[in-house]
Amino acid sequence: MGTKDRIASDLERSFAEAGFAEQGVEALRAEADVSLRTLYKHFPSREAMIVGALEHRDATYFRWLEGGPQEGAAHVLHPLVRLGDWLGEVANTGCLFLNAWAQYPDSAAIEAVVKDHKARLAEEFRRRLARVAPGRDTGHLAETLFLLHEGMTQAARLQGREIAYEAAMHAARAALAAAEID
Amino acid sequence: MGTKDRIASDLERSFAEAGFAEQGVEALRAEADVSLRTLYKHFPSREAMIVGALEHRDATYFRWLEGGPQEGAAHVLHPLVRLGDWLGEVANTGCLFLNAWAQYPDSAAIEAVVKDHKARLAEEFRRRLARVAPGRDTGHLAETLFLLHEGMTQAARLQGREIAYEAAMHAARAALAAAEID
DNA sequence: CTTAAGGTAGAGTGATCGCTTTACTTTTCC
DNA sequence: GGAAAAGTAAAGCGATCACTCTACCTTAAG
Repeated sequence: MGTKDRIASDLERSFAEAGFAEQGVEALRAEADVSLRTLYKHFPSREAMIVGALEHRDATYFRWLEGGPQEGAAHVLHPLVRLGDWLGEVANTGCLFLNAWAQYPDSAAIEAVVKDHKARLAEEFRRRLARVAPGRDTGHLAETLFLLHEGMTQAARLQGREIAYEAAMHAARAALAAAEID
Repeated sequence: MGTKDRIASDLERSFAEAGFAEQGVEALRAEADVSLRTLYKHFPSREAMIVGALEHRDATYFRWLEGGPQEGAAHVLHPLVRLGDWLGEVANTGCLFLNAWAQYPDSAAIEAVVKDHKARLAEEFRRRLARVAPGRDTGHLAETLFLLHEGMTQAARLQGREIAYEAAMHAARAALAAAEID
């Protein structure tokens, strides 16, 4: 259904720009430009609206990571490079998923969509490392790169995007070099 | 004043255990075991209670980082080691400061105390590096270590404390080795 | 003894907010 | 053409919540 997806897109943008707390259902309704009844038809609770926005962001972000170099260290580093681009385009409010989870620590639905997204992100690094260094045990390296991804996201709002990007890339290259992946 | 500080300590614990959103003023009052009137005398708004709790946590955490090896790479890595210990002791709900900021993105007072805390943390790494490698430009390394600190905090709740700790230490050692600091 | 500072208990208030409901209109599609 | 599906507008409801206010008690200095 196209309508639901378009609303989800509006909700994602709305939450990303204004945060979760400062945003009542009436404000979300206005942003999506639908009636309250229609909004609740597609998302039967405020919690469902948040989950819908996160699911939409999940799809958006993985599409954002597609493409790039297919070999060598650059293939492995590509998601970090793209995160750097991403942080340059959006308002710098940290990670939408972690912010949502911080706000609703008791919601099983939100926790599930957050953990699922992050698990798939970690898997993305594992897959890229397996392609570049087949047959080697790169599990710990994948965890390191995932940690750098999370660190860059948080550091960007604290130290600025440029500094965070350089710091993460520096650490990532050092870790790959130590494992003799180039 | 001792009373205010004792209440701040209770507030910190309360927010750390139950999060910010799920915690009404009445619950905070009960946790601090004072009357509502007294609570509001010391912290004239809910926002002030959060700021008070964060200031208390700031002091607690920097005290936690004291001591440890005074030379070599171990001196620089010490805050990361202590963060690993910390994450083993507290309920794993991410960073109290960033959670508070996520919840009140429009509060200048909260933003200030969060940024101040993080700036001092970055400064801590700069100071330690300056001690171990005097005269050298270690600014980018300090940023990298700060980023690993933030990354470990977030990764711990997503991948587990052990994995996050190993990943961060692995990256930190690789970065220090690349700069020939041992 | 008095008095003032600072504590307790807890009811009350005004505003907000998530969500429902009523009444009506538009669109889709056989 | 007509019925069903899906949309709009907006008032209203019930609950929650931050915060205030009333009334009373305890303690310790002068």
